[in-house]
Amino acid sequence: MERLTIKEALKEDYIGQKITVCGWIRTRRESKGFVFIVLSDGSAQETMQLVISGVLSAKNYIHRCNTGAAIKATGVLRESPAKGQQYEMDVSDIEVFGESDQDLYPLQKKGHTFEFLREIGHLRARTNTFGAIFRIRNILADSVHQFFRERGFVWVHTPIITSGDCEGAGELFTVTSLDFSNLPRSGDASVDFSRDFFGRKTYLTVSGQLEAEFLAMSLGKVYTFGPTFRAENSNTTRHLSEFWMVEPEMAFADLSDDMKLAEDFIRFLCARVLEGGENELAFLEAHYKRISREEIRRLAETEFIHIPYTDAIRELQNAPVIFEFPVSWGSDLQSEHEKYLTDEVMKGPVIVTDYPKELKAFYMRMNDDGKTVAAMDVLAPRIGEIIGGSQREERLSVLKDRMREMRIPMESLQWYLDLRRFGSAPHAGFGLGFERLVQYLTGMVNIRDVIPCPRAPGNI
RNA sequence: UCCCGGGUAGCUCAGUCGGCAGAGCAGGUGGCUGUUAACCACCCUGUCGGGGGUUCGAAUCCCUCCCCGGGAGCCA
Repeated sequence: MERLTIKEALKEDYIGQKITVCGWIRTRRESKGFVFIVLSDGSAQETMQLVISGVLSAKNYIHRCNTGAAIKATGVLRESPAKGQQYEMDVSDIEVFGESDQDLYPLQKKGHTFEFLREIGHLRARTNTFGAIFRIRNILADSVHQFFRERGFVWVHTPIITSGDCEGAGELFTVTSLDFSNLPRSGDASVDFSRDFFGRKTYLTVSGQLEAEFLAMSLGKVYTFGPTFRAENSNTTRHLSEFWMVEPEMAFADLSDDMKLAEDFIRFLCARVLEGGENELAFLEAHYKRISREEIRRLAETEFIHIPYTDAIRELQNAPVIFEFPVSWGSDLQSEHEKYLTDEVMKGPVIVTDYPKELKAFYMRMNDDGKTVAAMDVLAPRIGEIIGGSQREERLSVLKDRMREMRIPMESLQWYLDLRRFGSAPHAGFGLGFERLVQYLTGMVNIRDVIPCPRAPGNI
């Protein structure tokens, strides 16, 4: 089908030329001599105004051109004589591919609530807000690969089905092919997973980190970018049951290398989204006023503030505000504490480092003080934690001690310990919740609005 | 999972003390010579979330379940 996308067509080059565009009708306005149609095809934030006048408007098919209908329009592109758009098409021919019953089509010209749009997930991408979000999501996903490719990282594909029941990252979804109406039982009446598909109990992955570690310990610098699953019963604006995570892992790197990578990464993504998503960001900024291009530009240019956990606690204890949860060394930072640090004190992202070992996973490297580990969390304003990372414990005996302390079963992780037995080396990495980043940069309030098909408890 | 707030027309919401089910928008029809969430007139629209109870009478009061939103926890 010979046609231009609206993104391609809205250029000076085509003025005076006869072109064809396809798309879905956003709105139609009629007056006696004219019909105005706003057409969108998803290629850009901009829409094409179609002007139908005179003889053509009398043709009966124009009545089939309702909100939501898919059409092909051919005509001459010209500068618009009216305010509101730079160019418009003087339509000479229209073909209707698919009509849209106005009594049933749920999208109106007027704005809808996000709650309502979530109920019609298959149609919400046709709105200008969701079009903008999903195009920005694409720019960011593309930029993730670009960033790591430019720095010599290997994109590795870690498994989605795992046997790992000891990664300590929350509740897991069980994967099984057992017949639920006839479950095999062991002697004690529990389900006998040795007769399941893989011969043992399996789960959807909660993180590709452990696998990324063995790949980093052979390929040097690697990253994963793929779906991740948590069966936590979390009902918040910043959790999903299925989300995408970016997890770089570097051999011969320590915590400061890790932090530098995380910072460079976020700054790079900000710069790229400003470049490629200018119109989308401008639209979201104008409509929702949650984040500005100026703020993203600042983010792309400024160094993040680093603060050790111990200093952060002191800062919070001296804060001239009353927190609901008390602040004390050894307790985790609550949402309100994180928000105070990012929104009030630093007015931007903050990297908190060196948390008490009790608050963090078994694989994080023990610091010399014996009390804290080489961990770092990147906290973003409004959203909270978007990155969690650490230098990994490379010393076999220290790691084994930690696993015993935290009652991590060692049998199934012998391969992980092997990495410390054979050519162990300092290494570090982090995990970034991709949707949280999209959420932060688009200013969306609810994380369910930055992924096409959000998965959440009781909601599929 | 816990704590709040909600569920009334396709959408957003009002509905007083328990007494006839409402508005704006959308949609339909007509009008209007350039509209921008167009405008003007008329018309159409209901399992008041489900079930049970109190009452002469329930959208309204009580019980219960479901769903949605916000916050918290868990985390990315």
